[in-house]
Amino acid sequence: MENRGASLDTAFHALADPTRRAVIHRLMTGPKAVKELAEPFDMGLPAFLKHLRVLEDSGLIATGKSGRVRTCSIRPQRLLEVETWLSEQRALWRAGADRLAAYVENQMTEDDDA
Amino acid sequence: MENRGASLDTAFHALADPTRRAVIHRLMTGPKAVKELAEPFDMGLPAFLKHLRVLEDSGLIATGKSGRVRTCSIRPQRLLEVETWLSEQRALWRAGADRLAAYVENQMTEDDDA
DNA sequence: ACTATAGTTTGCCAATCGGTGAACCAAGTG
DNA sequence: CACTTGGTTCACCGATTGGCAAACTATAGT
Repeated sequence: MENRGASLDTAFHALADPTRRAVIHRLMTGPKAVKELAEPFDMGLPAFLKHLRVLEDSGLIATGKSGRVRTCSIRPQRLLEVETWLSEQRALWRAGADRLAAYVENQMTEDDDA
Repeated sequence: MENRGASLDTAFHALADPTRRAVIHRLMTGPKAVKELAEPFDMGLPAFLKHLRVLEDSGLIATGKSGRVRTCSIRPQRLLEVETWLSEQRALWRAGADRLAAYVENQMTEDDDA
């Protein structure tokens, strides 16, 4: 059951890096080989492979080797879990906000500045 | 413009920790003082304050002091930005899946024709 | 004024992170 | 076969993280 917390840990951690988010983004349009994926980034292959490993360990992507080329593809489920957690939290907030709005209507002026 | 990337960095990073996610969760039902927030966690106050600072720097929460008590509240906007990024990615994926489905369907009808 | 409370700062620590270069496979290719 | 290509592993590095204990500040209660 608390598996879920751990997978959120790794998923959020994986997404907390611009390189890895860019990889996710580029994989959304279809699977790609490691070299093709790595090409736009200014770093060596070992560093890039580490990023891929973080992504794979988090369950956000899947990779498989055929011949000497490793192909990476997205795994939408894990991304959905993250989205689900977020929307659950926001639903909770909405409930509270609704309760509050029924009581004090003009408290939200603070929210405007940010 | 690319401020957005940086704020996603810090937001995802902030969420990549169970303690911090729990703080977010508990704040969803309304603002709380630091001590009240810290109470369920098995760590010293300094460590907990570091977590709060990470959350505040990420823009996920806001804190303010009145008297000697610092009160923390949620900031839904940043959370929404994260959700937005995720749903954008998924939309991209959907588009690809739809393209594939259309392609497959097209192939099938062509097979039908032939 | 004294004391308990709520928070803050400082210095320290081990573990993890993001990167490097160099050496090393293993699979295609001429 | 020799050689290139795509990926992998290894040892190392500086910076950041997440925790601690201890000393400190400032408000609130009596």
